[in-house]
Amino acid sequence: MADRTPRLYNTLTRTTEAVEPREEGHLRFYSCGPTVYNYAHIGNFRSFLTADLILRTARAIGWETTYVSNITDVGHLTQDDLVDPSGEDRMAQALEREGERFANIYDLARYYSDALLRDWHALNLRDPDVRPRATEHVTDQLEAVIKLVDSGHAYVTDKGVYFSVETAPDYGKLSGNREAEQLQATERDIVEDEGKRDPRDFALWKLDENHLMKWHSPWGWGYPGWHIECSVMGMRYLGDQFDLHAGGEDLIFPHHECEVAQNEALAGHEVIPYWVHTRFLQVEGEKMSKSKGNFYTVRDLIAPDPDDEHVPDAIRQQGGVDPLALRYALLSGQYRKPFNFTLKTLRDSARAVKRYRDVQARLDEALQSTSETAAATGLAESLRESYEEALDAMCDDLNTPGSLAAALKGVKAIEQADSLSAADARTATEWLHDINNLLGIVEPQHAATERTGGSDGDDDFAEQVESLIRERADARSAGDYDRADAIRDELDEMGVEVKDNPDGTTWERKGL
RNA sequence: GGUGACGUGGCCGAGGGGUUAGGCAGAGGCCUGCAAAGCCUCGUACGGCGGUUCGAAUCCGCCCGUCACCUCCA
Repeated sequence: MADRTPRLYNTLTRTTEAVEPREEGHLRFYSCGPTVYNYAHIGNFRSFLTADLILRTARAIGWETTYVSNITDVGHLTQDDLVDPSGEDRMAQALEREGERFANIYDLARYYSDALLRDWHALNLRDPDVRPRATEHVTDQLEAVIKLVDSGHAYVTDKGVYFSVETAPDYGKLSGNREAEQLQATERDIVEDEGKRDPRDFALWKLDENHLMKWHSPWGWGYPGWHIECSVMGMRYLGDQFDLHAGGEDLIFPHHECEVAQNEALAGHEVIPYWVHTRFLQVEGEKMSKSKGNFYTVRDLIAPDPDDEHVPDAIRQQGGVDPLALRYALLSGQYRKPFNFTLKTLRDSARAVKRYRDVQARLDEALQSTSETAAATGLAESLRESYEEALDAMCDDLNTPGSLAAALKGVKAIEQADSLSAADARTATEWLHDINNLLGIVEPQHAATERTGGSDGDDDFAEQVESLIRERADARSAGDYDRADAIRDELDEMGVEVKDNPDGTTWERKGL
C-alpha cells in the first residue's frame, strides 16, 4: 500500500490530480466549519464528511496528517444587509428569534457549537487536530488587516477596511468569476460603501459601535469581515504554505476566492495548491429548504422531536435513525456529484449498517468459540481484495459508492462462509477494523454515537416481548396457530420482528 | 449573461473503447405450520444527433435536459 497516492479534483486547476503534500507523507489541510447560529443540517455534514474522508484516506495510506477545522462564532452579514446596511447579522437574528433561551450572543454561539460537536461525534467524524474559533483569533485577524493596509493591499474608509482586489491580479482564478465586476457592479455600488474604490473590493473590518460582538481596532469599534478569519487561522496553525483546503461548493465564491487573495497578499506567494469542494445535496429531488419542508438537521434524523411533523413518521416512531446509517447514506454518493438524499436511501443504509453489525456479532461469537471448525476457504484472500479495492476507490477522488461496494464484497464473503475458524474470525475482525478506520460505518467511535433513540435498553419492554414470545411458543407447540399468529401480529404492532430459527425464536426492533 | 458539474436498467449509484459493479425493489426456488429473516438463482442499461474506430455507453463535436455558484448558504 506504500505507493498509493490519493487523487482529488482540484477546483483551482479544474482537473483531478494526485495530491502531493509539500512535506512527503504529511498532509496538512483546513476545512471550513459552520457558523454556529443554529443546528447544523445534513448538507453541512456532507461537507464535513468530505474532510473526514480525506483524513481517513491519508491515514490509511500511512500519511501523517494535520487537520484544522474552524468554528465561525462571529455573525456575518445576511442578504438583508444589502437592502438595509444597518441590519443585523445571522447570529444577531438568531438571538432575536430565541432570545428567551440565551442571555447573550455568546451563550447562543456556545450552545450551538456544543451541539455541533455532539453531531460531529455522532456521525463518527474524527476531531481535527485544532478547532479554532473566530472569536479567539480576532487579534490575529486585526494584525493581518493592519499588515494588508500597510502593504497597500487594503484601505480604510469611514465604514471599514477593504481589500483592494486590484492589487491581486489573480483574483478570480479559483471561481472563474473574473468578470463579476461588470455584472454586479451596479448592484454592489448601491448596497455597499461609497468609499469603496472597486465594486469587487470586500470588507476586512467593519466599523460598527453597536454590533453585538465588537472589538477595538485602530479604526474604531467593529468586527472582522467573514473571509479574513479562515486565512488567518489556516496560516496560524498550518503555516504560510500548506496543502489543501476543503469546503462546500458555495464557498468557492466569494469566500475562498477572497481567501486566496488575502493569503497571497499576506504571504507573498501561493499558500494552498489544492482546493476541494463538496456539492450541495438535494433532498427528495429538491433543494433543501425550510419552506419545502425537506430541511433536515442531523438531530432531526437521529434524535427527532416526537412532535416535529416535518420529520417523517417512520423516523420519529423509532426515535431517530442510527447515526451510522445517516453517515452511510451520505457516503452513498460521491462528494462531487449531485446527490439526492432520500428516505429510501436512509432506509437502505440502515440495512447495510445492520449487515456490518450482524457480521461483527458473528465474528465475536466465532472468536469465543473453542470448538474446532474448518477454516473458510479463500476468506482471507477475499477480504484482502475487498480492502485493497475499497482503499483504491477512496484514493480515486473519494469514490465512496465504489468503496462501499468493495467493502460489501468482504461482508458477503463472511456471510457466505459456512463455518469460521478462530483464525478466520481474527482475520475478519482485523479486516472489519480496517474498513471501519477507512469508512467509519461499523462501530461508533464516541459514546455519542450510541443509539439514543428507540427503546433497546428498555428492560420492561424486553420483558414484555419475551413474555409474548414464550406465550406464542406454547401456542405453537400446542398447534394453536391462530393464537400464535395473533401474538405475532401484536408484536408487529409493537415494532418487533419475530424470527423463528431452527434453534429457537429471536426478535429485534424493526428498522426504518 | 459568466462559470462549473452532471445525465447509466423500476430506483439509488459505480465503471469508463471489445470481457461481472454493488445495493434496493421485483421474479423464481430452498427453509417455515404459515410468514418474516436468511440463503441460492435471475437484469444487459448508459439523454439525442453526428464524427473518430474493425468496434463507442466509454474518445471528439454539437444539441437537449438537470443542478449549482456569480457577495445569506456546506
